[in-house]
Amino acid sequence: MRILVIEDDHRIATAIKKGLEQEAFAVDLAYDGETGFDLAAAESFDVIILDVMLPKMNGVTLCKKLRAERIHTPILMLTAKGQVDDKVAGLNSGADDYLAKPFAFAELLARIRALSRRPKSRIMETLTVADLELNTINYEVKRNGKLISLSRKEFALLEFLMRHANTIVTKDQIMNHVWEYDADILPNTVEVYIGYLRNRIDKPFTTQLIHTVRGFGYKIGV
Amino acid sequence: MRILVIEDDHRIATAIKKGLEQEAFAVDLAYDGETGFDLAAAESFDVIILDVMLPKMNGVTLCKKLRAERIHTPILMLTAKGQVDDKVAGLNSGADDYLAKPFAFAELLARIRALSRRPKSRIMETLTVADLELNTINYEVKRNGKLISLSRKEFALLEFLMRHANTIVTKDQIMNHVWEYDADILPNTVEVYIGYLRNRIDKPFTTQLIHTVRGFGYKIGV
DNA sequence: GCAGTTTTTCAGCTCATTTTCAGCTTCTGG
DNA sequence: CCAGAAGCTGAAAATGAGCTGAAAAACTGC
Repeated sequence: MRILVIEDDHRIATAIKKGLEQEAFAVDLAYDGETGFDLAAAESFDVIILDVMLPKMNGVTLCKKLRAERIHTPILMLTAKGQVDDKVAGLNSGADDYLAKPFAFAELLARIRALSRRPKSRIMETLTVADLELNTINYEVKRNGKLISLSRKEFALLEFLMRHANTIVTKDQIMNHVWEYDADILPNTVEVYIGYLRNRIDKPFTTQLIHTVRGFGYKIGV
Repeated sequence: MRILVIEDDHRIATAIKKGLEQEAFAVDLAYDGETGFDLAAAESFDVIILDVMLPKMNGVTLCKKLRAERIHTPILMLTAKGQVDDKVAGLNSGADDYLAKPFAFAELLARIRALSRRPKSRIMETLTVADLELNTINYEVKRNGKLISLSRKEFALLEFLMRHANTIVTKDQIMNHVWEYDADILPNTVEVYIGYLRNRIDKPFTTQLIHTVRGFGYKIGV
């Protein structure tokens, strides 16, 4: 059972490593994002523990890059306390779970066990909401078995909504997470894209899945 | 299928490992001659990829020592470009094949395939998609029984696409796997090559097999 | 060193996607 | 039931992804 810890605070990294080794895990360390990425891409680990704040490449980017390379090792992301956005960004970027600092070691252990139990961690490969499914590997979207072709942004938006199924996401969250970091977008753009998605995945069917929650945001679900 | 890579340049070693693992090989790494020798002697690998220039013990010596120990694992030796002497020394020392750096990943794969073919070949030797077949041994491509001649890169690209038939591969993936690891290529080069392939394997026939998935990548399939 | 081939770049083009805009509809609170 | 906010939508404008013919560069074999 091999675990990669990517964390720039040596004190924390060492503590995690020691603790895990006492539990008979084999632990490798990386102190910055680039090294971490290289290791994660090269070696086969069973779980990756990833700090969000990292020199050279931050955790979210790293995570996205790994998933883009089709590397699906389960990732447990560490975030600074209370930064809810980090959680959302983390999960959105393809992490499987997250843990806020400071955490109890027992908690960390529990999460790792939970993650490593998943078989080949095909987790997050296809998202499903009712009869709508989205495959993040093949970039395929189907509703009721019918293939629906989406543009890149449409796909990204739908993926974001589906990763937060049955939860309201605000327009701001969407703008921050579906669009690039430095994109300068009007809120109306999101509205337009919601419209596009509706045309494709709701209009042709009887049940509507995309709901507007006036004043708050959008939600996907039955 | 286990492969041992003995190479001191971490960048190259990592790239090889990553690539091979995507092809479902189990890969171990050693960064110097002594470690490499110990691993090769202790474990049973199906193929060893061995750099000539290595710290602690060079590839030729390592190779000789292994053969002296009656270990006959097929060895593919990597040499710096143009060093003909290396080639001679390598083959002389008991290596089974050699490959000059920098190499395209597809080429490496082909050599490995050739080396491991002997006892029980487990890599598919000919790939098939609809009426299109590609033979990785004699480098023949046929569509509907008609022989089609391709250049080296065209072949490598087609092979990559066919290994991922019915799956979208991104332009980045193509650039990383079909071109040499230090190649500095524009994305447009890929587009041009897709065009070449289309001219040869799609244009003359009725069904198109190579599909562009705008915004995502390319896919081969019916 | 030369001729042919392959690989890579370049520039222009097309068309899909992305973004903005303006006018419209719907909802909410007073 | 009205005014203003929030959201929707059709269409125009801006952008960008991908294709292609052709030239330049790099290789190959003689």
